[in-house]
Amino acid sequence: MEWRYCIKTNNKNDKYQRILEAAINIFAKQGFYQSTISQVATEAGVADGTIYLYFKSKDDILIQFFSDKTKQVFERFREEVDKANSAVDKLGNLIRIHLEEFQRDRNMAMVYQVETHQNYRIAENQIKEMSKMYLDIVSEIVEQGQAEGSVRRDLYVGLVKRFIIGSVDEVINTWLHSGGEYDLVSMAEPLVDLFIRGVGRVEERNNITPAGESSYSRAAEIN
Amino acid sequence: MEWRYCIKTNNKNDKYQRILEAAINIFAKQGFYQSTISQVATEAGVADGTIYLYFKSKDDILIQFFSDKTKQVFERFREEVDKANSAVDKLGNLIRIHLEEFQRDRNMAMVYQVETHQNYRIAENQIKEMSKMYLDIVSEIVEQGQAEGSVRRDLYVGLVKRFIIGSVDEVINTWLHSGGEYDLVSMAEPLVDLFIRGVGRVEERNNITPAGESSYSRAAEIN
Amino acid sequence: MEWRYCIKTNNKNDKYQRILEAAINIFAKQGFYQSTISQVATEAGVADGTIYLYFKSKDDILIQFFSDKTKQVFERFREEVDKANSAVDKLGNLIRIHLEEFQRDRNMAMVYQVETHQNYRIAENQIKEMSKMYLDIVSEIVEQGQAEGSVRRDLYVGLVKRFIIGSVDEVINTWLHSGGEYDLVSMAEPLVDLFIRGVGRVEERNNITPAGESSYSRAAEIN
Amino acid sequence: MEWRYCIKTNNKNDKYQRILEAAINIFAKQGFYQSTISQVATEAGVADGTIYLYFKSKDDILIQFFSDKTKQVFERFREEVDKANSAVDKLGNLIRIHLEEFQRDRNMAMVYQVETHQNYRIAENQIKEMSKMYLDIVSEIVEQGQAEGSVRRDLYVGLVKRFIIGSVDEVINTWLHSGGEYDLVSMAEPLVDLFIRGVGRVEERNNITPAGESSYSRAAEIN
DNA sequence: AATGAATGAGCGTTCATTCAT
DNA sequence: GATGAATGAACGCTCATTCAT
Repeated sequence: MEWRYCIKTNNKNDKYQRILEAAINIFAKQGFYQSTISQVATEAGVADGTIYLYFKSKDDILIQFFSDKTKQVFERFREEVDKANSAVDKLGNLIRIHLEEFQRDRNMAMVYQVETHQNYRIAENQIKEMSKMYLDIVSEIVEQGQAEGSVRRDLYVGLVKRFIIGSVDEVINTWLHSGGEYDLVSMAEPLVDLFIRGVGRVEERNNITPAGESSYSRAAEIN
Repeated sequence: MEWRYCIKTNNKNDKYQRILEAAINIFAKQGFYQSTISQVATEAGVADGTIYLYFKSKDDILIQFFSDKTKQVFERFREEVDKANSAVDKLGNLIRIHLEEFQRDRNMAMVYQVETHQNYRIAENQIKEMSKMYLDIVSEIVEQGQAEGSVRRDLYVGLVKRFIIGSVDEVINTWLHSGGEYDLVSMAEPLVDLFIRGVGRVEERNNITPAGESSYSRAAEIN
Repeated sequence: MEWRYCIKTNNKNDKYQRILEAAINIFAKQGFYQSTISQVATEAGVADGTIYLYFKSKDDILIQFFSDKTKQVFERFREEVDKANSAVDKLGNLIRIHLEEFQRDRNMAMVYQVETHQNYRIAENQIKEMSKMYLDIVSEIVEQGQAEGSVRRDLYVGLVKRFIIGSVDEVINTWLHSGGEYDLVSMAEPLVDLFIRGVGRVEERNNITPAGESSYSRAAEIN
Repeated sequence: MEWRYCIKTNNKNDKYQRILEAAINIFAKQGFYQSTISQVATEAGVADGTIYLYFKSKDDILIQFFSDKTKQVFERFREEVDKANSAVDKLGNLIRIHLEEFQRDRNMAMVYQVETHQNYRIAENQIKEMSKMYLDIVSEIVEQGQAEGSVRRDLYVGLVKRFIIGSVDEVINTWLHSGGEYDLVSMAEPLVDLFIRGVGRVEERNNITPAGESSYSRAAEIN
């Protein structure tokens, strides 16, 4: 009995996951409004009506995607950041795991990027919540860095958060629109270097080995 | 005669502009796919069929928006950049005019932000062309800066472009989603400062007056 | 099990047939371009959308009509012709069955007559195929008659085919436009007589009982 | 004054004729319902609105076509028939002039053929009137032939009319659908022969030179 | 008389959602 | 629970006709 229940639960969960993944797959390729429930059902190998046993509506699929799937990813960000000690290492871990996870699941990345940039967002609440999680992590890192002395104090933290998130987003976006074939993670190191040091030249510093230099060749596809 | 011709031309042009603006207004509020031709027609004060005298299709409205309206804006970017001499000033001018123009026409900004982040872009060609214009301007500035000695040489320029554009995009996005009521242009100066100096603390530099400090109060709405 | 399957198949087939018949009914009354999908749906007792579960488009209804319904009819022509031995009897059978079938399904007759006489024919391929079937039957009959000695040898067969088909067509057309209330089949015998003997008087033959004389009263409505 | 009036009248008439011809040209190519007033206006070299100064509606163009243009043609039929004396010669003249006129104006022929075969005919009254004219001519010829002794008496005249008209129609139809490039008029002689003698073989007659034999090679395109 | 911009009713088609089986 | 046929509201687009100029 226990076992059967378990199987059934897994089966049920399986079908939920299968539909969700199928949906994200389709949404990533065609966009939410260009995708039909029929296409999602076919991709998931279920009947059209079955989808409504697991999701309230087409919109609900997107909402579940944000509250379920991407939430897991963002929780991993927190874990990864906590593994490091210094603010700079924490920032490095955040950027790296972000690029890693989005590279690992390109469909998720695509849907995430597109949906977060809509004006009317179906999953507004979920997106806001996740956005806050991410912004809070960056805030903490910046503030820790300022306390440690590794980060400038004359910063407007609200802007720094957009400065960092926006850059990472755009790097992912470029990767997505390029076809997603080059190595996204190799961008992490030089990106962190840009965040910390900026593009400006400092006389006293120009003898330092360029950070992330080694990555340039690997990432040469971007231009 | 000349006058009548002028009036007629203006009338014709007027209606084209009126429809385009009405459409962008509606698209900005509801998104392209949620907007109907009927809504646009009502907003423009014309009949549904009239729209098809000026635009080939619903998609064409978006394409014309990108070829017409945003092209003008991007040409202003080039002009403004050319007014400055040093790379740093040019970057400052670019960011400032970008934020200025997008703040001035919030509907344009919204549609631009949303449409450029779709996976299937209706105005793909126009967007690619404009994107290239912008990326080229940034490339030139970075290269000039390197020649002048004001910009680091150990940079992967392809990444620097995303680093800059992404940050600006995200600052605009945040402003759009906040309701667009605070002063976006005040972000220009501190943003350029971040690009140039990064967030990292440099011992030798920590006695400098914080760049953009004065903007913080004005922009306090972001967090 | 077998029974359920049968019922289900019939139900599905039923709806397809119902829509097809409703469509032909409407098309016959109003013409293809004057008829709307809504009218067809109402006539068939289904929703507008249901039609698109069985037909790809409005045009496809006409195409299916020609591939399905009229094909069956034309196959009956072949069967009926094969039942006779002499060329003259075969021609008689062809004309008789043609008039019989078209009289039996006046809507089919109407749509067939109208659509085959368009300049741009939606079901061009199907019509050409069927036209060829009919022409081939007539050709065979004429050639058999020539071999038997019952048909003149100094004939241009290409023209004879039009001569026969055109007459039959026109007789059907007249019947259709008259309201289709008199007996069409009674035209078969006198028509065959005209094909064989023509209208010209032959001295040696004028003592023969007039063929088809008996039909005149029955068909007196035509003039 | 007189002269100017005349010019003006001609101009007016010119424009009416130009529009009518343009319309028939377009209708012949695309069919009535597939043609737009705009296309007709462009073809005629006038503005869309101008058409409504000369015709009450789109339907009215078709009605004028039948009452104006084709009426002239059918009056020529009468004239040509009157030139002959014997019934057989009259029939020959009728068929010949019919094929000649329709070959001379292929657009007229196409529109005539298509519109007369519709179920709901826009120009119903005009078509009926013309049809009656034609049928009456054939009736007269047949009756004259019977009086002369050249035509069988045991004929149902109502049917004979369809027999003749239908054949001619179908020969024209075949020519139209073949692209109208072979010589249609060459069909007149063999067609009359078929009407008079039929396809049946008469022992006593088989030494006569085949009528219309000479035309066969010229008309070899039909099959 | 001539224009052609403007109109808006009307159509074919799609697709999220429901529900009988 | 699972199905997929059926629904019908909604949309983009067309085009005959009008009318101010």
